[in-house]
Amino acid sequence: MSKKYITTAIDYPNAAPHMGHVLEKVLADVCARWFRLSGHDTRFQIGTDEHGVKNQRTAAKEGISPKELVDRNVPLFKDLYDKLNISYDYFVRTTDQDVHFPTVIELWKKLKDSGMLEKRNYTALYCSGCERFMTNKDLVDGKCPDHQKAPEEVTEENWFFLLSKDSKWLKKLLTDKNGYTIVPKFRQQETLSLIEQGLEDISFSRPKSSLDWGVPVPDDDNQTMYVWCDALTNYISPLGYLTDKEDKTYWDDAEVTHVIGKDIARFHALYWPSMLKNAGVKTPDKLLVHGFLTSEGQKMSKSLGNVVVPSEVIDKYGIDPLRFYLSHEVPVGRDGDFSWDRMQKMYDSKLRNDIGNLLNRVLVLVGKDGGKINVPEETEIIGDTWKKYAEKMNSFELSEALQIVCSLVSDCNAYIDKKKPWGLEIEDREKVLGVLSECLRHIGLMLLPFVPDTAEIISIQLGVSYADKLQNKGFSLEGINLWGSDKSWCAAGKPEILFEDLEK
RNA sequence: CGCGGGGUGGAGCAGUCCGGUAGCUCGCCAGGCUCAUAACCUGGAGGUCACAGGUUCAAAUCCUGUCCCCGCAACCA
Repeated sequence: MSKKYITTAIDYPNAAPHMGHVLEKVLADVCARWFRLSGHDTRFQIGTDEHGVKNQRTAAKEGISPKELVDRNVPLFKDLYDKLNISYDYFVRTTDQDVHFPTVIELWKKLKDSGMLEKRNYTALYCSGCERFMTNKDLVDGKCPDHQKAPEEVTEENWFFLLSKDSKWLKKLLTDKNGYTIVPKFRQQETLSLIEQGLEDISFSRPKSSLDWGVPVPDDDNQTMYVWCDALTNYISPLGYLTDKEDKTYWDDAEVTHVIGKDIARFHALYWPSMLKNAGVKTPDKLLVHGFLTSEGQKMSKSLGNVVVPSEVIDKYGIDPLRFYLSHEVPVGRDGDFSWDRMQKMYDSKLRNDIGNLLNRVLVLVGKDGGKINVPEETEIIGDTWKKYAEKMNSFELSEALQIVCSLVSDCNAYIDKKKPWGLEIEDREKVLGVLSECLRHIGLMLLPFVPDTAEIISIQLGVSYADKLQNKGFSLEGINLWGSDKSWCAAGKPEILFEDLEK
């Protein structure tokens, strides 16, 4: 049994979570659940990135302290993910001074000892109206578009991380077979082209006067760590890295996968491994980069007013239909779209008419004969489907994997029509229904990573022996995903509607 | 010449790496079935795969060029 460690990006809690946050968590959760089902000892971590000027400013605007702001907002994220059945093992908060800070501070010291940190003057354009640094791109005719005045040149001292020194090493890491694999592949090429263009050193700290809400730089009272050293380190701080609590189980001994959005790909692909290497820590193995969600075909933005709030979708359709939508309609790595119309169509056709109806028609027929289940052994038809499904799951092609399950459902529906069990003699009918019930048992297992509650309900209605253990973290496919492998299964449960008609 | 993604039947997408009868979902049309949540099944119409050249026995797929859309470019999932 090999070990896996999977993480998501930590969310910035200065506003309520939206669909984009949910997409990432669902994606990572499907992977984590698949890892566990495949028998891997898995750790799954999510969390929040709570420092930074933006929170400092949002808090000031509301007249509360940054700590009060994050303490108020973090539960919005945590509660949502609990509701969504995200099976994380640990929720890290970067403001946790016991769990997070020690590793961050030690990592900084290691980087400094390695000669990768250097104090420099940093000059940039600063708009006092916006209270932030501007880039040339932000300016219109050399002026801040919001305040109609030219920003002033401000120089401040920053610690810099000498990333450029690692260009060669990074290129090797990203191209080595056993290095750091980026999925999808075009993101790897993009990253390599970034290296080709020349990497710049990165500002790793800010003077306390401009950023106070963060981890203090060790041995430099006037500086606060900027986001990178603080936030990225969340992946190893709860493991006690670089402290006396260090536990290597889920890092050195595990395959590490980071699930993140395309906006922060470069930080995870370049900064993070370089930081780890220079601190003498193992680098991660896989970087799974997802795209962004549009809303009704347009970029989601507050000004357009088309931001989709997860709770609205959950209230109307429920948890699993949302998880199903994000897994089925958004190919991993690419941008996707959320549309209410597509949500409704998917709910009706896939969940209600195909899966729900199939379960119902089979169970009603079984019930009419007394509810006995008898799986004919000679009909092995599931092995090939499992093989294809597992291949897709293992290569993170999740929507394709789900489509394989949907095809199996379609095949079952076609099979009923072809065999017409209702017109057969009892013995033949039992055989046909045995095949269908067994297929449904496997469909339940294959759906488990995507829609865990639905998978459990299907299994309960079918009456399989392990139905109540399905969502336990130690539950694995071992010994139950072969044809007829649930030997003690002999009776079906009661059929109930899986997905209601919402129009009624 | 900043970087990247995309342009495939009415809609949304897969296929492009490793050329070989253009596939899926939804919608539409016609049949079938009646176990089931008026659900399910079968068949059909509809595409010169953005455009122009080139390579090849053969190109959506490789090469060259052009046009259009969309992201990103130090803290925005």
